[in-house]
Amino acid sequence: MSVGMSLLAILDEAPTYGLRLKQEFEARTGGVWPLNVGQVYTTLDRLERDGLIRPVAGEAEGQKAYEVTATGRGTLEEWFQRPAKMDPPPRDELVLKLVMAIRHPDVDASDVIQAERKGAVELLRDFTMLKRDPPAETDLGWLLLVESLIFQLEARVRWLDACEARLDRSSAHLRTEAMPTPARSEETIPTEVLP
Amino acid sequence: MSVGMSLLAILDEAPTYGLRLKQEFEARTGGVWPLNVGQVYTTLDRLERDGLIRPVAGEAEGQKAYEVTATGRGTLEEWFQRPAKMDPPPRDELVLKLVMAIRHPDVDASDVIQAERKGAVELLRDFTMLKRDPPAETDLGWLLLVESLIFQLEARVRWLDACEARLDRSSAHLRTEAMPTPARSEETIPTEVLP
DNA sequence: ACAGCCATGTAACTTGTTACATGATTTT
DNA sequence: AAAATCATGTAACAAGTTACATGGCTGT
Repeated sequence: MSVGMSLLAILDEAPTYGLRLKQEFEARTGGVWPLNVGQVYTTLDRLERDGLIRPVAGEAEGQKAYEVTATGRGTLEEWFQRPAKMDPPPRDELVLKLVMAIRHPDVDASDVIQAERKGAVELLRDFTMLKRDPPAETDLGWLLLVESLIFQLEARVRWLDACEARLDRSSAHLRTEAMPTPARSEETIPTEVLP
Repeated sequence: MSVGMSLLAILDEAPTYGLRLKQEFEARTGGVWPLNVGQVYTTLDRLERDGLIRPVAGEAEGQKAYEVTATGRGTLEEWFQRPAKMDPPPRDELVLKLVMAIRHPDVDASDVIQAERKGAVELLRDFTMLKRDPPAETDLGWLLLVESLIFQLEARVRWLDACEARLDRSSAHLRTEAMPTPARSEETIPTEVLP
């Protein structure tokens, strides 16, 4: 319930109403994670239902502000203190795709790897450029967010390369002649992005 | 729709029925991603509703097998060919937590980072041990899956360290005296896990 | 008056997930 | 006969998401 907890965190700084929560959320994530307004209200309903927030009088008419209850503060504190444990770890679509691809007789797993790699490298380029050329207000939170995406994409690309290496090794005994060298050999992913 | 596509991929190799799909799925992911039986049936219903699969006669009584339709094969092919594009990128709970933490006046972002780092390093240790000491049948797909988790967790730890560095730099102008050295300084994350 | 924004909300849908119910067959 | 396993299914809920409806206020 990441969105709910985020809204709870914003409300814990100061009570506000729906639309401003959306704006605050998007400001902090630099517009990378747009939030539908409707979701704000449904999420607020759930938070109120669970006793984490309670409505207060808004500044102006037509504004329905909320404040965090004692229970809500406790839940929020726990969220900040306790690391997100994965048990089981969240299903990764890409990993599932690869696991299925290497078994499927009609699918060339190397093709899947190359397609995914191309997509990941493109995204990596986009976000690296975005970081190097930040739009308008540069924000620490925004920087951390973008760097997180870059780190994750780098890990993804390295994993795809490792997969290919394992596949080559797995099928090595099947070929008697040399295979064509992979098309992406000259392309290199920088290991470190941070200065 | 990762689960749905996975079941579709398994069915595309050979038609089967619900329970065996669950078993196949879990066999390929080595039990790391257990699949609730109920979800198999609801997912099969949705796949049938969308015209991607169609029921066929099962081998025995009480078994309701499915086969992939032409439409389903097309959808599956596209799934394998097209890289997962993120637009917008999926919301990461940890990143949201950090972004909220650095703004919140009552929360020490460093504490959050250290708690998350500890949890991530623990998981990293668990999965590294799991990889080094595989349970029963070692499988290429299982190996790739576990390595993916390791790569992602490594990226997470490195990102958390980068966050702390940025925080230290951000608040450097606020302190006049030296701060206590971080507790985790002797602990080192290996950059490369693969041989 | 009308266009546009501010602000709230609702209905519908998707995927994921759990808990439970049901019947058939097999084992003890 | 009771227990366990195989196999299918349903109900309900959580979280995310979109599209749409509504009403009030503001500026031209």
